[in-house]
Amino acid sequence: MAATIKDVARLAGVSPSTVSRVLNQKGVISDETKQKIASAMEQLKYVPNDIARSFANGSAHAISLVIDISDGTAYANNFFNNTVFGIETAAHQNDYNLIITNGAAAFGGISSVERLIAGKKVDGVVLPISLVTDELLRRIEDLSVPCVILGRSEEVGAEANWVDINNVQAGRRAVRLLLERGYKKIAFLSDGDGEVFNQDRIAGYRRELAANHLPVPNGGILHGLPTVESGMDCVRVLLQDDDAPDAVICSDDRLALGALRAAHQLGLRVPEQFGIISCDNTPLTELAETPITSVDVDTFALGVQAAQILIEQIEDPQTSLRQILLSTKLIERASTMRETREETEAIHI
Amino acid sequence: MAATIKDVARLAGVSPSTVSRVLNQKGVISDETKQKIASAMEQLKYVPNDIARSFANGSAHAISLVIDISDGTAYANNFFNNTVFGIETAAHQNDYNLIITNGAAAFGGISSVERLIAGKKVDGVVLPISLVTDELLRRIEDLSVPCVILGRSEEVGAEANWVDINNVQAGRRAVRLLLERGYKKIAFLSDGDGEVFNQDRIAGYRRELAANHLPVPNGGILHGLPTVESGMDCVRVLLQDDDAPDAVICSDDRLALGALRAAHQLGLRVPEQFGIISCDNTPLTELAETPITSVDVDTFALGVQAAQILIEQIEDPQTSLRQILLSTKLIERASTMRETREETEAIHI
DNA sequence: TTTATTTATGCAACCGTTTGCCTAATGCCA
DNA sequence: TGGCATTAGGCAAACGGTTGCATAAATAAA
Repeated sequence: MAATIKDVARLAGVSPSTVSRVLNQKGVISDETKQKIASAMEQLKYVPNDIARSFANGSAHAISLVIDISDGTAYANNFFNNTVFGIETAAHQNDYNLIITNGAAAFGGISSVERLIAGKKVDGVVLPISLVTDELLRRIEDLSVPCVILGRSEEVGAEANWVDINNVQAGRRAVRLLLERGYKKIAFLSDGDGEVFNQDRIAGYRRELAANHLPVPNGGILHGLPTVESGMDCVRVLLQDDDAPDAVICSDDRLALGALRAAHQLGLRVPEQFGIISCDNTPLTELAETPITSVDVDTFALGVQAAQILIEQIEDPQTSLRQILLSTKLIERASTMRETREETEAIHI
Repeated sequence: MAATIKDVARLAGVSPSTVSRVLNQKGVISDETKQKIASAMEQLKYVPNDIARSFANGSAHAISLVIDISDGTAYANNFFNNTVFGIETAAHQNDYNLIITNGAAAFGGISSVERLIAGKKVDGVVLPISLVTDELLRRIEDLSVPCVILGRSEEVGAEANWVDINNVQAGRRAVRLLLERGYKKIAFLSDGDGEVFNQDRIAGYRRELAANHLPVPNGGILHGLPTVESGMDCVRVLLQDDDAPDAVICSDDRLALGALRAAHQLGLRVPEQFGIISCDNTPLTELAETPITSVDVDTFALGVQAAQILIEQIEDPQTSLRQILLSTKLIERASTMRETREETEAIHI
């Protein structure tokens, strides 16, 4: 049997409360007593029973990350990994454990998340936006544990804690890089429609064009699917035009790969005649036939931030809601690395 | 404040023990009493305090997955995701929670895994082979909680529970497919050296060749790195030979991609003149210029198995150790899909 | 010296469930 | 109708900590 606080107390010749106090650094304890207790703990190889602790002070010192197994995005790329690692790292630093639970699963009448909270096993939850519903948010609120959302939606706005990627900025940066490289007419291929992250990127794209006094090309924003085929189709359509775009920003790596291949098929050289930027920076872009410039997101940091603001809220429920936008980084690769000479020439015409 | 079992008892006019008994389906309780208790629970929206429960019966009903943040493999591909999802799913089905913890992290003197176990927060652990040391295994043994390893090493052998991929079978199957497609001389590109999974694949490769009375080609087993460049280099070397291989099995998707590109550069048509099989089935193979045939592993099932045998051991510590090898599946794509006609021709010569 | 204050520690209740043991009520048989 | 099983449920201790309150010893102030 493992040693308990009482065993330690007995061996050290003090009371359990004293041991507890040195363990938690509460109250004033003489150095001598501390010494005796320390050596007793040492001798008995004492490790506190964290369950008993959680029970006594009513908090599990754990947070939960709810996962969406049905979410193909998380499933297929490594967004999930790094975010989990980030959350775990930050949680650990604050002495919290991380419990993973499936958002879809239910436990008799109530969802497993609610059970986890109501059962006092966790003090807070981080929730991917794909699982957020008003209903769920309200229930969590009722159980009065804090919550932070990964990503955001229009509805959530400033009514919740969230961390998200600054997609507007990403869109602007992509446009800016293409303009710097001398591309004149930039299209945008989106892998979806209504999602906030796509809307944001498109907004950034529009804004940066506007800031440079450039119009959004006619039919320059296409909505496709996250597949190579869709990327090829879109680019074929784009390039039918006489005055076709000479660069494209894709909101998905498969789209971008399709764009690259369609351009090659149509005999365009990338990057010389056609520039491509993608958004997810999976290995697909780095290892494409022509490596593709991509927006990179530090998903580890995303997780760290999420866990940190969650724990802040747990430790001080008065803390006001927080929303955090993470900057992105543009990793330039061959697909946009052309000499800007062409630009100069073009201007001369 | 949340309702406790005492509140329920009071409202139902029974004692807490009776409520506990219906909750745990122990002892004999009349239907009438059950009814009263059920409606009291309903009315009070009672949810058991799982921490108090764990405390009372000395088991957290949780397992831990130890992760290796430094492991580039897990970090970069989606092996990790699916395995976690599988573990979570199986754990949940058995009413266990899943706690993720970083294998490298430490908590004062002891590692976070040990703390989790000694602190009674988990009843068992699943451990990636990359983190396994004799030392760690011994310590876990001392704490007398069961453990299952993801993957295996020579040292571990039959001395522990593990689930692993049947890499020998994968190697054999890859060879068999290539032979069926009429390839005559098959090389093997490994992305490493000593790892058991590479050794196994190579063993399978050798065995299947032997079973077909074929020799391992001279210099037919190359050890490279998990990069596209290394794949290109290896294939260039291989193809210098007059009597060069006409197919290659790669133990990594980047190697395979490199192989594909080198073949193209050297003017070989894939699959007609050169066949390629890879082993990880990441999107890289599916979306390569020529989609690459790949060994697919059901990492979700791997997680499920791991969790299941772990929980078996937890619930019945007498259960003997178990080792499970999971079958792989060969997903055939363009890189090997050639008419076997060529084979016939070749035979006619 | 006496009294007030500070410092260091002990006592015991409490957190919410579980469970071994005991008892009251019911049913059965002789 | 008394005695013995059986059934249904209550009592109270236990799980391992934490913490408010009380107190003894040591020190400072009067």
